[in-house]
Amino acid sequence: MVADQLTPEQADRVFHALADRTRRDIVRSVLGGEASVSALGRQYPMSLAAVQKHVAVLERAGLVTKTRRGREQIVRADLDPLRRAAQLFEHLEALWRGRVDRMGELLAEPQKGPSR
Amino acid sequence: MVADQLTPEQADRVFHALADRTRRDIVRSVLGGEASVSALGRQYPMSLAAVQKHVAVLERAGLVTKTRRGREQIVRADLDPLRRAAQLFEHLEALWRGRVDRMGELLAEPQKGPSR
DNA sequence: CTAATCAACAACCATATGGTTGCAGATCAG
DNA sequence: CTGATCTGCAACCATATGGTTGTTGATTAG
Repeated sequence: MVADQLTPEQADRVFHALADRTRRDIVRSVLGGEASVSALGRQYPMSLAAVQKHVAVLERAGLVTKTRRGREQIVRADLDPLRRAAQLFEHLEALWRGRVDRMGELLAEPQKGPSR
Repeated sequence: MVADQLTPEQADRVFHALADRTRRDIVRSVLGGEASVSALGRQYPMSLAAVQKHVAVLERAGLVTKTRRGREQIVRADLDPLRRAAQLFEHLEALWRGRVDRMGELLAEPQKGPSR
């Protein structure tokens, strides 16, 4: 399909990256439209170097990519890791419902319609 | 509405709690069925005190609750924060699609004054 | 050419994190 | 009662994190 599951290491990085308010806000910003590092830097009450570090954390997590354009670095969001993280939540929900063990059966027995 | 949105502080705690492999595994364990702290402690190659700390982190994030039963503390999962976190991902998806429009105000985490 | 802008990098600092060990308090078994 | 078990708490340690300032290197403007 669109994306594989996150490896544990990727999950570590993605969740860590999202565990900071400034970084979540940066992700929202660039999801709404790309932005340069310096433009992001102007949005937050901290030094540019601090914002650079936040962007680097997001980059390591695969949540954003940087592209050079002249003397600017343009930051863009990548939805894939977010989607994979969301899948992890779905997996947990399935676990909670006790469905996980049957998921294999669902795939193995497509003719039978397990009710509910 | 089943659940309110996570506050920024709650989001910090939830994502931080999930940014550790052992803690994600503990959540999976207790989603599959409750467990005592000592039973969890036996599952991981670290001291019981370390596992206690992990459980405490999950508890602060609201992801699990502890109930006393005799001399044991039973750990159970709470799905609500997980669902709210999943909603945050849906919000990001919506943002990406440019659908947000005014919804943004409802969900925005005020970091600083309305820039621009 | 010169000056200003954008960005990376390094060094530094305070605090948080994830682990340890050891001790103390309940609770249960015999 | 005695002892083993389950848990919490405190002290301690190494490393990571999130911030700072300062310096350097490209790139663009005048």
